[in-house]
Amino acid sequence: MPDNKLNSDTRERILDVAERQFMAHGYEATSMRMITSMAEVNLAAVNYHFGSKEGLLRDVFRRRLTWLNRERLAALDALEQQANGAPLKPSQVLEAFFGTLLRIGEDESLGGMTFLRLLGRTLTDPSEFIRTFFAKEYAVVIERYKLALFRAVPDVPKAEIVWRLHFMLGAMSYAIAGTDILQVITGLEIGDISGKEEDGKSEARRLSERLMPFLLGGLRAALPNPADSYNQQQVPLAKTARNTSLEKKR
Amino acid sequence: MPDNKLNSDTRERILDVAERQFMAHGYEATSMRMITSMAEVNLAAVNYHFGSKEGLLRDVFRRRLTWLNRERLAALDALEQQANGAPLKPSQVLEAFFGTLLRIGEDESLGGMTFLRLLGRTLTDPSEFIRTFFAKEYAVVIERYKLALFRAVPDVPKAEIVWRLHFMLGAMSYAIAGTDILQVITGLEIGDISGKEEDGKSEARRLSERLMPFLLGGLRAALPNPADSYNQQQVPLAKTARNTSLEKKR
DNA sequence: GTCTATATGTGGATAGAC
DNA sequence: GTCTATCCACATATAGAC
Repeated sequence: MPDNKLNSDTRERILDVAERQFMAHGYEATSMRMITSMAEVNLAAVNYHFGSKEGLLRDVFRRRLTWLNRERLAALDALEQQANGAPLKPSQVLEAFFGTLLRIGEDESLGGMTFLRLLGRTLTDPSEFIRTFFAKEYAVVIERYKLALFRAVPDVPKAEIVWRLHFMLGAMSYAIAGTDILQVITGLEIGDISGKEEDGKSEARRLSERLMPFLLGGLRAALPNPADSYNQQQVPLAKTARNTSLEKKR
Repeated sequence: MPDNKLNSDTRERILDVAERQFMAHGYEATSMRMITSMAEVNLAAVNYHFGSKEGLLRDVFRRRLTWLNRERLAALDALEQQANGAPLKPSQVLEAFFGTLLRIGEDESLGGMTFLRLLGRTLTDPSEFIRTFFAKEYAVVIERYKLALFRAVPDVPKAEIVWRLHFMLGAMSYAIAGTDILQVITGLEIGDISGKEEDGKSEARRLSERLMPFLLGGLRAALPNPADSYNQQQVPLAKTARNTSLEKKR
């Protein structure tokens, strides 16, 4: 008895609304009643279709990650086949990995920016369930890209590359998850970091144009000199810093 | 009638436990009963001391951010005074900003890695309350560092620097918040990414040694060439990617 | 400042008719 | 597959004695 994905209308509607609500308020702060009322389905429908709230979250992600995993592997396959045994360029590997992800942001049928933000935010969620879920979902793809990066950047030690892959994932996820948040923090408008499409470029594309050079620069950066670790000889710290304009009351 | 910070034992105990629990389970998933029972204080004590659960979270952060903001500004002050009007080096600015943050991770009395993880995770929290709180707390410091970076990296356009500051914050926060998570995702041990102090280096220091070169490389990276944005000519995508080893069932 | 007791709401989940 | 009605655990918050 194979899983007959019936794709009933209500099932998809629930997934769509859940995706948006989980993104907007987070998993814990989103109640099933919020979801079912906005999706205009009965409360019991969620448990019928997904078994539980966790099951719903799981399927919200699976719906998108299946495509993403397949596409990422295919992109790497295509590049390696075309390279004919030669190592890929670092930029190619990053394009395959991050460019594929960002294509989701340009295509509503793949989840759009809603899903990208949800993904970025959920990756740091501390819950055991979510953590192990992502570990399983990502394992195969990450492993292949790691190997590709080892070959693409042979002059950087492997351990260092793994760290940097880690950093790159962070910069990316955070940049996506935090657009609305960090635009406040950084204070600038950056030519409107949020939703609109101006000069014909989608938000995802504008982000990518900025992010890719940054990631490439970080990936290929000069190795750390173990002699000067941080916070030596550089900042003559007053042990008790004097007051600055900050120290506001309350 | 000035705010008499009485620093009663219970108040501090509540803050300590709350900090740890919010980090471990997230704000929404942490109940006040979890906190009060672990802190061995009465349930009503939280509302007495902090007014509400939101008030508790606010004070958990304020306790640490006051120090961090002051120290970050002082570090920049010291550097600029010593530079005597000349622009700082990019590495100096990053050291002052990120090095100061990472010093928290080495000092339990400043919150240690527990607070760093909490901070990294909370920065992407979608809740309105948290977002505006951080925006206010960070505004002054970010503004000053932005200006310092403009001067330190004059050949990169200001808008681009703001983006990259954004990316750097992300790489940093994520690297901290996700150690336990992303160590699974990246699959490698990286010489034990988690808690222990080996070869005499704290987790924060080991992280810093890897992160700083990455950030510097990204900050100073060559400008994007508008001609070749991502995903052009590079990957000959099969529209429907063929199956790979992934397509697992269920 | 600390406690007990409780008000009042909301959460996820399910039983069982249709 | 969909609905109503309901169970019941647990949430935050407060009133008021000590």
